[in-house]
Amino acid sequence: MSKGYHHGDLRAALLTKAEELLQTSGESGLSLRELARAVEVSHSAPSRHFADKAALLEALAVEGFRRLGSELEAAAALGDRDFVPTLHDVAVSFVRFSTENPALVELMSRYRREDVTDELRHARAASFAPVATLIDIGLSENELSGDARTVGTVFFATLQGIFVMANNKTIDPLNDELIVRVVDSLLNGLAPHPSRSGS
Amino acid sequence: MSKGYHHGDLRAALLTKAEELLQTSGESGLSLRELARAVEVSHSAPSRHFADKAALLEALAVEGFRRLGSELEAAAALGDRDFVPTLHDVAVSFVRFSTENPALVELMSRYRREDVTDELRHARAASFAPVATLIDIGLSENELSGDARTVGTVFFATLQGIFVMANNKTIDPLNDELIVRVVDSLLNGLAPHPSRSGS
DNA sequence: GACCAATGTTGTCAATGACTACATAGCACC
DNA sequence: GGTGCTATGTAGTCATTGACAACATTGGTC
Repeated sequence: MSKGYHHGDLRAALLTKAEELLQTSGESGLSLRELARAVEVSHSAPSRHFADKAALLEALAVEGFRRLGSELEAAAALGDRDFVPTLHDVAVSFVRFSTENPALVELMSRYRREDVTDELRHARAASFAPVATLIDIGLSENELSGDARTVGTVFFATLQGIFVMANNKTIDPLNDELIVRVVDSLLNGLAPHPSRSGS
Repeated sequence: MSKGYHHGDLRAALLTKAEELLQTSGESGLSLRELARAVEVSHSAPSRHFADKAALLEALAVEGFRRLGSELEAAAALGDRDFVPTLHDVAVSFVRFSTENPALVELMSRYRREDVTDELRHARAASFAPVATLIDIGLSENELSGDARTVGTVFFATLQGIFVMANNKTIDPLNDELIVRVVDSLLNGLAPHPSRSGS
């Protein structure tokens, strides 16, 4: 099952190793041939499972969205918590996933909507669905105001930006406390509040 | 000055053409040899001006930060405008620059602080300085609240994220009105205001 | 006017992604 | 239980690429 002429589950092995190489060497340092060597198959074995390098990268991205999705789903589950702490958790989960898998997230966030497989499109939508649901809940419970689209855009954009800035070390160090603070800033606004905590 | 054995200003010509190729073909599609062909010099002429491909890309990034910086500087100049419209302008300028030069901005935002030339580090800091100044003004004039670092982080992170989402078409279409709305959301907060425009 | 450093060229090498032809083996079906 | 089919893996080849080395040209300096 693992050492004969047929590998057994080469596709999975390739994906695993590819992600490892992606983390360590970056996308430019990930070559199909090196990957094949690392898994100890011939240099053209990967082509049986991925039409070309782009297909391998896309499969990695899909896998990434699946994992991100399950983390976000866990974080967004309200349980008996209040809304705001849940939102904190979602933000922390997202940023943590991003900083733990920087090269992968960079890859994931680069696909343009138009030139993308249905599979990737679907995986991406699914991964964000739990948060969209949470935002809807926040709106209906009057914890958020505005329209869902704007709120979602601002929230995701900020988290995405936090990741980019953490990734290139514009933000350093990045810790959960900072993320919580950022989320609170988003909720309360950057302008002074006449009625709440003023300047 | 342009057609002899010596080109005259090959370095600039390479940078210009490289940026063009970067926009059209993406970073993966930008090869030194193709670049050399496009500028009609020998395949190794670029090496006289850029030690390797990474150096060329970094020079492109520096150039990008310079251009971005001058646009931000123009946008952040208060003139006789109020603070908030100026902030709108800055946001619009940043996002516009990003969406007009997507591949370049992607490149620019990827450099990690640690493995970067002094030149790039400096160009990056300089490009954001005008906005940092504007934020300081906003704080001192009581248009913003909190500490400069948090405000700056939230502001830039959100804009950076807007770019990423616009770039991969998660936000589509992107127009100035949307950006203004996002900035206002940042200022006023996503949570309902007891005293101001409630739910 | 001779030298020299800057700039450009030609030639070569190993690595890579893609492709083709071939090998092996697991499995369906009789 | 054997036969053939197809999925999976291999070996070989090709054009392209980035890097490097050796050589060529030129403009400026004294």
